[in-house]
Amino acid sequence: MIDPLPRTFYAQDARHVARGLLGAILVRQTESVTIRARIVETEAYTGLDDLASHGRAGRTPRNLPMWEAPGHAYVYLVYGRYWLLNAVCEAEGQPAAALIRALEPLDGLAAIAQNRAGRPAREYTNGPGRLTLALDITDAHNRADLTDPDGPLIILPGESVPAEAVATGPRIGMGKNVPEPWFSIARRYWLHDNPHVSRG
DNA sequence: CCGAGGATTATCT
DNA sequence: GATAATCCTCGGA
Repeated sequence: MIDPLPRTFYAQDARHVARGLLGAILVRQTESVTIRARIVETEAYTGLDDLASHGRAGRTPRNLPMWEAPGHAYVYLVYGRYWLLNAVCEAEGQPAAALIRALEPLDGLAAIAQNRAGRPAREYTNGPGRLTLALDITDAHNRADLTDPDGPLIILPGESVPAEAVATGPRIGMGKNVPEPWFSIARRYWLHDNPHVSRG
C-alpha cells in the first residue's frame, strides 16, 4: 500500500505543488468502484496578489477552503454547470490552490466511460470540467482530505517526471479583464506530448 | 480541423 | 445585475 502524498507536500508554494502533481495518481474511491488516473495538467493560483485567483479579494464563503489547511480539495462550480477540482496549497491563512486540469485514465475505465457516455474516449478527462464528470466529483468533495487513505478522493505519488517532459504556459480560460502580468504569466503545467492534456 | 455562440446558476458587487 | 479557472453544438472548410 502506497501512502498518499503528505500534507507537507501541499504546504509548499502553489507553483511547486502544481508542477509536483504532474505524474501523481488521483484516486476516486466509492463503495463499488475505484478509479485511478494520472495527473497530466495543472495550474497554480496563489496569493492575494494573483489577480486571476479567487483568493485575490480576501475571504468569501466560496473561497474559504483556499485559506484553510493544505492538502484538502477545493471544489467549486463554474459557469453554473461544471465542478472544478483544486488541491489547497501553502500554509493555512494563505489563499492558494492547484487546479487539476487533465487526467490520463489508468483504472476504472468502465466507470469513466459510463460517466462520460456519448462522448469520444479522448474527451473523457482532458479538461477540468470533464474530469470531474468522469470521476463523479462534486461539491460533496469540497474540503475532502486528499491525504486520508480511506477518503473518497486521494492523491498518491507517481513516478518522477523529468524536467524535459514538462511544458509551461499561460493559464487558460480567464476573463479578458484579468490584468497583466497575471493574464499571461506561465502558471500552467502539463506533460509535453501527452494525448490527454486539454490543449496541445 | 476550426471558430462562434449558447447553456445555466451560484457568487459577488 | 454582471460575471465566470467550461463544455457542447453547429456551421463552414
